[in-house]
Amino acid sequence: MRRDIFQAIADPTRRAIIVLIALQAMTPNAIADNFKTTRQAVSKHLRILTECELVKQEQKGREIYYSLEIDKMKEIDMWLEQFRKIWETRFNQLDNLLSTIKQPKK
Amino acid sequence: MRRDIFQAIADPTRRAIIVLIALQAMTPNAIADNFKTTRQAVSKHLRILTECELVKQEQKGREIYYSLEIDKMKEIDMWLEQFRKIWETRFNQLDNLLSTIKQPKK
DNA sequence: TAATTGCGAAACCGAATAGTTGCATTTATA
DNA sequence: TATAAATGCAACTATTCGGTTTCGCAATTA
Repeated sequence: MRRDIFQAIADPTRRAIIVLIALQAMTPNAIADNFKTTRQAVSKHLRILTECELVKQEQKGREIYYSLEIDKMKEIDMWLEQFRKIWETRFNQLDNLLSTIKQPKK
Repeated sequence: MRRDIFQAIADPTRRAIIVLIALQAMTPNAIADNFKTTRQAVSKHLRILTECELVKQEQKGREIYYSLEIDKMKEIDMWLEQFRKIWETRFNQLDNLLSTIKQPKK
């Protein structure tokens, strides 16, 4: 099954999970405590996140700690880059326009 | 129907449409020429993009020109901000570590 | 050793999704 | 005015999605 990072962050629960484990690794049970869904549903989300390499696991006894692969998040950032160029350009254009208005030609 | 920007960019065709109209407004027919789907399918995507205000339309006679609402893209950027902080911190930590290795304690 | 805990996988279900075909409507053109 | 072009909308369909329930397995604990 083809997993895509953009499809992965489309679901609000998955985005919340990502935020939750961004700073510290957590077990599925601990994660599920923060939502009103079952642990199994969270487990499914974790599988999807793992499949697109947004999340990594570390087994400790019978517990599995999930944490965010922060580098993978940069892929979204990279996609945004092309638009960032556009909105910065537009901002500069607006800035120039405002300057022109403030300093009318003599 | 509740439309979400993250769900909007989840579909690869919609992402391609967004890129396509980022720099210049285009009509549905012109957009559809770039894909192997029907014009109606593209029209559906445009409706979804319009519903979450990622795209605006401008009617010109019988043609409708669609263009990107670049400011809306910033919402994704804002969500990424929290992770950007993390990966920049980690980068600095790595940087410090490398400096420490290069300059061993006397 | 027996019971409990933490977990993933499978089967199932209703809703959403992305696509198609077939219209109707408005505008431009012959 | 008749025809063609540009578009949106509705109905239908196959697939995917997010969720639950049930189960099995391995690790911990009583």
